[in-house]
This record gives sequence, C-alpha cells and structure tokens, in this order.
Amino acid sequence: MKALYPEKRLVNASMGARVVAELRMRIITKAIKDETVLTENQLAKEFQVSRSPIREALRTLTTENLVRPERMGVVVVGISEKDIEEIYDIRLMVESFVFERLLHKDNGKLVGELEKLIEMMKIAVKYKDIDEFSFLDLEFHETIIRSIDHRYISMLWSNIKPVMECLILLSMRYRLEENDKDFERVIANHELIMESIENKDTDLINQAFYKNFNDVQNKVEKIWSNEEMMKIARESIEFK
Amino acid sequence: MKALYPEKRLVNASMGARVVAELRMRIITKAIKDETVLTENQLAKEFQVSRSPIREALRTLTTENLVRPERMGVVVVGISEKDIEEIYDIRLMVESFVFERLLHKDNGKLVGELEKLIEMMKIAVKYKDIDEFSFLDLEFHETIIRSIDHRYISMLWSNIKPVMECLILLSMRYRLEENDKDFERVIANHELIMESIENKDTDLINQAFYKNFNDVQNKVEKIWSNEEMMKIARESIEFK
DNA sequence: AGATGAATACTTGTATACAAGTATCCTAAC
DNA sequence: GTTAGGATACTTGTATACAAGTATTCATCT
Repeated sequence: MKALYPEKRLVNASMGARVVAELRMRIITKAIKDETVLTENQLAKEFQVSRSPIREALRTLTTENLVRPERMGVVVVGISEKDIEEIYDIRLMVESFVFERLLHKDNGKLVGELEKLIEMMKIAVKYKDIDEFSFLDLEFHETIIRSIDHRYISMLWSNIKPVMECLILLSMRYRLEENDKDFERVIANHELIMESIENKDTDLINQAFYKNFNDVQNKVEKIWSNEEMMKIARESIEFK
Repeated sequence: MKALYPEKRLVNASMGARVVAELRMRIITKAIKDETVLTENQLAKEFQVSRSPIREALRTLTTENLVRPERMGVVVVGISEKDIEEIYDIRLMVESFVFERLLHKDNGKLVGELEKLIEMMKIAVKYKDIDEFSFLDLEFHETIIRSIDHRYISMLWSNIKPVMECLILLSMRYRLEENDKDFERVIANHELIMESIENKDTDLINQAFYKNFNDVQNKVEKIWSNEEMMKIARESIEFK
C-alpha cells in the first residue's frame, strides 16, 4: 500500500516518526477501523522494525487521543464527526483568543509573512501540488497563532496540529477530485483573514472566521459521513 | 532527597511514570535550573534505572513543553511567571467554554458530584492533608470540564493538567506554612462555583471565576517571584 | 601559542533479550 | 457437555548491546 502521508515530509524522520505518521493517517481515514486492538509485536512485524519505534509511535498516538491504552495493546479510538466538530471548537476558541491579542499588537511583520504564504499557496495550486497547498494552509494559521508569543497557546496548537494536518490533507485531496475551483475560494478566505489582521477589523475577522470555518468544517464533515468520499480522499492521486 | 511528588499517588506507577513525576516537580520548583542540559545516560545513572524509563519520561516532558529536545540531551525550559499567567489564560478560556455549554445542559448529577468533592476537601483540611486537598481541588475542576462530554476539551485539559497539578501542590503546601485560613476562602470559592452551576447564574459564574483565578494566580505568581518562598514550597512538610 | 587531525568519549535510535503478568488453549476429570 | 487446572502463547516494562553520529580531548606540527 502506498504511504498515506507524504514521503517528502519524512526525509530526516526517525523510524518512530515515520510509523506514527503512517498509523495516524490510517486511523483517521479508518483504514484501521475504530475499536481495533493493536499490539506492539503485531505492528513491529507489520512495519518490519523492532518494538522500540513502535512504542514511541503508540505513546504519541495515545497523547493525541487517537488510541486508548489497555492492559494489553491499544484500542483505536479514531475520529468521528462529533470529534471533528470539537476540533473546530478548539480551533475557533484558540484563534479567537489569538485575534483578540492581535488587536493590541503591531502586525507589520506578521502580515508580510502571511502575504508570502498566500503567494506560495497560489503557486501550489497552479502546479496542482495539493499536499504542499495543505501544508501551507496549516503554516498560515500556525504563523498567526505563534505570532502572539504565547507559549501555552502554541503548545495547545501543537497538540491538535497532527490530526488537523491529516484532516486538511485528506479534505484537500478530496477537493481536487471533486471541484478544484474550491481552492480559489480557500485562498480568498485567507486573503480576507490577512486583511482583517492588517486592518485590525473585528467585524472582518469574524466574517473571515465564519467563511473559513463554515467552508472547511462542512467539507471535512461531508467526507467523514460518506464511506465512498472517505475512500476517494484516502486514495486520491498526489500530483508531483 | 525526599521525593517532591506524593508517593501515595504513584503506588502502581511504572518506573517511567515515577521518573517523570519526580523530574516534573524538580523542573517546576527549579531544583533543576532552567537551561540545564539533561541526557538519558546521566539521568539513568542518577535514578539507577536503564535508559528505557528515562526515554519515556523525557518524551512526556517534551510534550508538556517543560524540556526542549536538542541533538544531544534535552534543555530544561521550565516555568516562568509569564508561563503561569499563560496557563491561567488557557484555564480561563477552557472553563469559560465549559460554563457556556453548562448553561444548556442538565446539571443535577454534576452538582451532586461537586458537593461530594467539597465535603472531602473540608475533611482534608481538618486533617491537614494538604496534598490530598490539592488533588481534590484539581478533581473538582476536572469533573466540571469532563461533564460536557467534549473529548478535545478534555484532551486539552489533560495536556496542561500535570503542570497545573504541580503548581497547585506547591502553592497549597506554601499556604499551609504561611496562612492556613486561606483554605476556608478556597472552599468558599468552590461552593460559589458549584452554586453558580446549579443556578445557571452567568453573573455568579463570572464572579466565582474572578475570585478563584485572582486568588490562585496571585498566590502562585508570588511564590515564583521569590526564591525563599520557592524553597519553602519545595521543602514544606507533608502532614499524613 | 594556535591549528589540525586522530583518538576517545559521549550522545541517541534501534535491536534484542528477559521477567512478570495476562489471556487462550487443551486435556483430564466429572 | 461442562468445568477446572496446567501448559502455552501472548502482552508490556525494562535491561542491555550495538551502530551511527557528534562533541571533546590530546598530541603533534607550525
């Protein structure tokens, strides 16, 4: 089976990091079904490695609430539609907090950085590099979040980021298959967010939130409620 | 050196869990100073175990943002006053979200559970079991947070909880040394929170927040700005 | 005194072994 | 056919070994 997580993002990764990236994608796409019991020995055999990197990977997935450790083995918890709603609850909560802080802060540098990222997103669309587009999307939001220099908000973001990353990757892959004009609207939403930060416009920020979250969340939930769409998202071709 | 973390909370804990509890307390109390470099072999020798449980512990501390992994060893990041403020930012954000949800939810069971915990807190004060009081305080808040059945909010809480736990333990130990009438006020604050949940009283909730956070945060920050107070918090006698 | 290169000592990632505990299977007895 | 106990197979936590990479130390040369 072709790796679900983009290989070029794992160039210098340890074996443990590689295993966790692959397992995370399988769990989220339900290639591994919920309630499945996974053991260290079983996974070590499957990935042809020792238990050491598997242990690392399972510890990480436990922290991310994707698996639940039992006395023997871990149980796959996975992601439901409700969980996706909840992730967006957290995201909204975090980004609201961040934007509130940004209202009292000089934003020149941040806006420059965001402009750059938007330009790169446009180039990624032009060359149909959808995975790259997804990573840039996430980096856009991360750049905003980290700009307020709040260590615990950054940590909170880091905790939900791996699952966010997978959800975005999968939903963007799906978009390519279905309606690639979506990307223009996603980029427009990001430009709106950038402008609202630049102008410190509270109404515009709320509007940008509404558009971005409504768009992203609806699409992600649509995928998760439909087995066929899930399959397409899992197996869509990655343009290079 | 006497263990900083209460031994009775580690009865069935693995060696890795024991090591992480002890290291976390040392880092937070600055028994291990910020910027110190720790290596697996060094800690394995000190704790007289193999590198395996040390690896587990260092991975956990990395996730909790208390250490930063380097090419060789990890650098102690520790906790500053700013970080404590930020933890309370997160706490306020989380509990605000939770109380908003509780306004639209039946609370009978929750209130009963909170009443029980307050009774137990009173008993803990009576017998001067300050560590037990601290754990009950944390359980009180966790019970509220988990009552809305929001998996990602629970996860978020779990991520900041270990550090919260240490901060509360240390500040409560310090209170015992300085002014044990504080405990009556802490209990009164918790009763206020419970009543505000029971009556779904938004104004009362905000008032309870203001009192509780103002009280807890001021005390914690006072300790961290004073080396002598830090020493007292670290070394205070635990009544059994 | 300073620079350079080799030797040494350290690090971490991973493999493998072992002990202790738990779950499953099989056989014998009823 | 059912039950119980022993044997077997599995689990995880931890110890130890090894390889590869990095940092430090020391000796030699200029």
